[in-house]
Amino acid sequence: MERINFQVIEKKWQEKFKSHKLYNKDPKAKKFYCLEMFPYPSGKIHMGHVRNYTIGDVIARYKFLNGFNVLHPMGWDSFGLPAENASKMNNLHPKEWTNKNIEIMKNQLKILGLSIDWDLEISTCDENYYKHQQELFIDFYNQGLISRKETYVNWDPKEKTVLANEQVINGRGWRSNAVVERKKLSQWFFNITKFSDELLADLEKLKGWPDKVKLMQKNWIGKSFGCEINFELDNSKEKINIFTTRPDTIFGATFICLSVDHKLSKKFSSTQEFKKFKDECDKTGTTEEALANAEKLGFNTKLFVKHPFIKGKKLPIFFANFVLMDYGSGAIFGCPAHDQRDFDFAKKYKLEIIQVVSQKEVLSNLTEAYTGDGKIINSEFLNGLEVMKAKEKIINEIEKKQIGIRKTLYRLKDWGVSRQRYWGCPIPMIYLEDGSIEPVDKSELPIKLPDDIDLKSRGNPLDTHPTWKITKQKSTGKRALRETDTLDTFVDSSWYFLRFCSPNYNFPLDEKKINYWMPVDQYIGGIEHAILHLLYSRFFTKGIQQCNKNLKISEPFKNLFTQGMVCHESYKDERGEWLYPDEIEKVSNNTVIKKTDKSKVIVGPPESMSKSKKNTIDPEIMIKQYGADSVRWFILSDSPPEKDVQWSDSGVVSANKFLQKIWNLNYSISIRENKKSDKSKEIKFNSEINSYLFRIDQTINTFRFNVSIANFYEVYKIFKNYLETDINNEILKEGIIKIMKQMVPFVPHLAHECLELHKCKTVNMWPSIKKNDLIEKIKLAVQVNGKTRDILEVSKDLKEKDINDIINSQSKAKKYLEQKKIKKVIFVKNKIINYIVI
RNA sequence: GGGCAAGUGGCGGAAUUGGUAUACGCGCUGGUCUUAGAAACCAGUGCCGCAAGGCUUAAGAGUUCGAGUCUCUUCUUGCCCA
Repeated sequence: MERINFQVIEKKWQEKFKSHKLYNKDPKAKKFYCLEMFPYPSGKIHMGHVRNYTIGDVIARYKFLNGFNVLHPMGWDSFGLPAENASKMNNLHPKEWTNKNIEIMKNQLKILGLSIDWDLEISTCDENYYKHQQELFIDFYNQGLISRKETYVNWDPKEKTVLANEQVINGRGWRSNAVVERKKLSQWFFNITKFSDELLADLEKLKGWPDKVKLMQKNWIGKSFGCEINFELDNSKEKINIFTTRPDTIFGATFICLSVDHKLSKKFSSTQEFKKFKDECDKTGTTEEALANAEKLGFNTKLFVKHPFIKGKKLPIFFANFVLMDYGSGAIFGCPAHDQRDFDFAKKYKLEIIQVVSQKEVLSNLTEAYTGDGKIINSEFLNGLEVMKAKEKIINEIEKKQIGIRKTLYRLKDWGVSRQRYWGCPIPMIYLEDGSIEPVDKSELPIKLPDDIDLKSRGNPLDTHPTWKITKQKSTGKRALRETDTLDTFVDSSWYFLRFCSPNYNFPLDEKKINYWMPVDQYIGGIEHAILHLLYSRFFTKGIQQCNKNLKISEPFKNLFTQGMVCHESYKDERGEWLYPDEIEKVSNNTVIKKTDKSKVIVGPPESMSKSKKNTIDPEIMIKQYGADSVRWFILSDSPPEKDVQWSDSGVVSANKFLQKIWNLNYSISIRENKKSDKSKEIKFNSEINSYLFRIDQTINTFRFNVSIANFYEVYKIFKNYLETDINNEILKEGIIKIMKQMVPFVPHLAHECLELHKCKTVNMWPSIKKNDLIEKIKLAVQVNGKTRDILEVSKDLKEKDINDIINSQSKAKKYLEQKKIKKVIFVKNKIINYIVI
C-alpha cells in the first residue's frame, strides 16, 4: 500500500497556491465576487471560521474552474472592545495585540489551503483603511445622512463609562457590577431611517437571500401604519400630539402618558418631587424589553386633556418611565384593556379599564390586556367593525375633524454610532468655540489615533488624553476641539466589501473597479449577522450611491448563504468545573472519566463551541494531526452547510482514511498496465462516471456539499470494482482525472497532487459532462395496488408493452397478478408501473 | 404571547421535488490477517418473524393508483420578535 504524507504535500501545494490566483484573463470571462464575512482577530481561528472559509473556498474554486474571473479576498475586522480589555489585562497596546493576532490567524488560514488573494488584505484598524472611512463619514455628513441627537446610553457610574447593551447583565455593569443608569448624551447618528422604505422594498430584489433573513429584516424595519392625534389640554389652548398604531381603541383611552423629556415637563422641572421622579426613571434601562419588564412608574400632573370623541370626558396626564422621547412623539394615550404596559400602569394607579375589542362576548374582568383581533365594542360609531376596518374609519374621522393625520411608522431607529472608546475609528468632526460643529478638512485626514494612551484611567481615553483633542480649524486657524468619540465597529464592516475591489486606491472607492466587481455574488457568514450587519451594509451602499451617482450599486449582496454553527458535547467534572475534550477519556458507551484522577465526568448535549464551556476543538491541532484536507472534508461531509454540524473525532479520522484511499486508488491507476476491454464495458463505466459527475456538479451548485461527498464515496467504490476487471486503463485514468478535478474545491492539496501524478494538463478546467449519456439502464419499480413487489433493471425508455412481457415471464411481481383482474395500469416511463387489481 | 422553521434507524443525515424510504458516513456485530494490539480487508446492521410475509418517516385524519414530500388537527424541538 502506497502511503501519502499529507503534511508534506499540503506544504508543497500551499507554496504553489500563493502565486496562483483565481483570476481568469479571458476578457469574455464573467466575474464572480465570492466573500466570506471577515473575522475579528481574537487570537486564534476557531472551527466556525474553518467551516465558513471552507464553504467559501469550495465556491470560489468551483466558479474559477468553471471559467469565472473570481475575486476572493480576506481582511480583518480589527477595531473593537476586546483589544482594549486585553490591553488592560496584560499591558499590551491594542495595536500590538491586534497585529500579533492577525499574524497568527493569517498563518492558520494559510494552512487551510484557502484560495485567498492576500494581496487584497485589509485591516480596519489600519489608518490606510480608516482614513477613507473618515472621508466617507464627511461625505455622508454633507449629504445630510448624519446628524447629532441626544439619546440615552447605559452608564456605568463606577467605571464612568458607557456600556454596550451586551455589557449590561441583569441591569448591572459586567465589570463593575454597579447598577447601570440611563444617561443622556449627545451622539452621532447615521440617518438610516431616511432609507426605511427603500430598505424594506428592496428586500424584494434579493432573490438569492434566504427568506428567513429577509423576514427578520422586514420585522426589524417594522413598518406599521397609524395616526397622530392632537389632544387638547383642559382649560388651555395647548395640545399634546401623540402617535398610535391603535387609533381603533380610542374609546378605550383612559389616560395619557408622557416621557419625562416631553416639553410639558418644563412646567414641573423645578419641583423637587418631579426631579426625584426623573432620577427614578433614569434607573430604568433603554431597551424595549427593559421597558416592557420594568415596574411601571407614573407622576401625576393633575392636568387633563379632553377626549376627542367623547364629549365632556377628561383623561388624566401622567409622566411615565416606559415612554421614551425617541419613540413616536414621546406621548401615548393609555388604553389599558388592549396594551399590557398600559394595563400594568392602570392597575397600579387604579385607573379605569374599558374593553373596546372583543373576540366573542364582553369579558367583565380582564386579568391581562387583550391584544388580539376581534370586533369593536363600547365605541359608538365604530361598534361592530373588525379592528382593521375600524382603524381605517377612525383615521378618516380624525382627518375630517382635523385633529390629526394618518402616518406610517417604522420600528427602525437611526443608528447611533458614537462610542466612548479608544480602539475605534476617530470621528472626523471638530467643535469650534462659537459652538458650531463641522467636519475636519479632508486634507487633514487621517485623524490618527494617538499611540500614547492610558487605558487604565476612567472615562473616555481620547477625551482624557492631555493634548490629542486640541486642534485648529484649517481655514481660519481658530481654536477647536476634536470629537473624542470613535465609531461603532459596525461602521467598519459596512463597506469593507467595497474597499476589497480596490484596497490600495488613493480614494475610498475606485468607481471602475466597483462597477465591475460589485455586487458580491456570494456572501457567506453566520446567521447571527442576519439583521444588523447586513442592514447597515445595505444602508451604507445606498448612502454611498447617493454621494456618488456614478456608482451603479443599490444592493451589496446578490446571494447570501448563512451557515450553521459547529457544535460539540461539553464535559463537567464532579465539582462542576468545565473540562476540555482532551482532558477526558471515553471508557465505554456510557462512562466517561477524567484523565488525571479517573473521576466521573458528566457529559452535556452538543452545543455551539464556546470558550466558556471549554467544548472547543483547536483547528490547528487537528490540521497538524490529520492535515487540512481531512479537516475540510469532514467539516463539509457531516451535515448540510446551513445546519449545525457536530464535530466528531472519529469523523475526521475516517475522512483522513478515505483520502488516503483516494490516493491509493490514483496511485494504483497510475501504475496499472493497460488492458484491452470490450466497448460495452467501457460505455457502461463511462455512463456511470458521467452520472456522478453530473450529480456532484449539481450538489455543489446547490450548496449540498454533504451530498457531494457521499457521491465521492460511492464513485470510489465503482473505481475499486472496475480496477479488478480487465477494463482499459486509459478509460479508468480519464475517469479518475475528471473526478479528481471535481475534488479540487473540497481537498485542493490532495486533488492537485493526484492530477500531477497523472500529468494532467487541463488542471484548471472543470470536466465536461455529457447530459445525454447519463443512464443506459434504469431501475423500474413494479407495484401492485400501490405496493412495490419488484424492481426491474431494464433499458432506458422501454415501452409499457415490453415491460408487461418481462413481468409476465420473470418478475417476482407475477404471483400477485395471477388470477386477478387488472382494472387499471399506471405507467410512468423510467419510473414505475402500477397494476390496480381486484 | 406572536412569527418562522423543523421532526426519517443507536447517531449525523440522503431521497432526482408526488413514483424503489433509510443512499453515504459514524457506531455496533461477526470474520480474515497478527504472538497480541493497531491498521487493512470481507460480511452483516430500521422493527417484528424460523420463514413466507407484515410493519415503519413525531401522532392522527384527508386528497391520490401511489404521500417522508401536498392539506387539516394535535404534540415536540429550535430560532427570531416581544
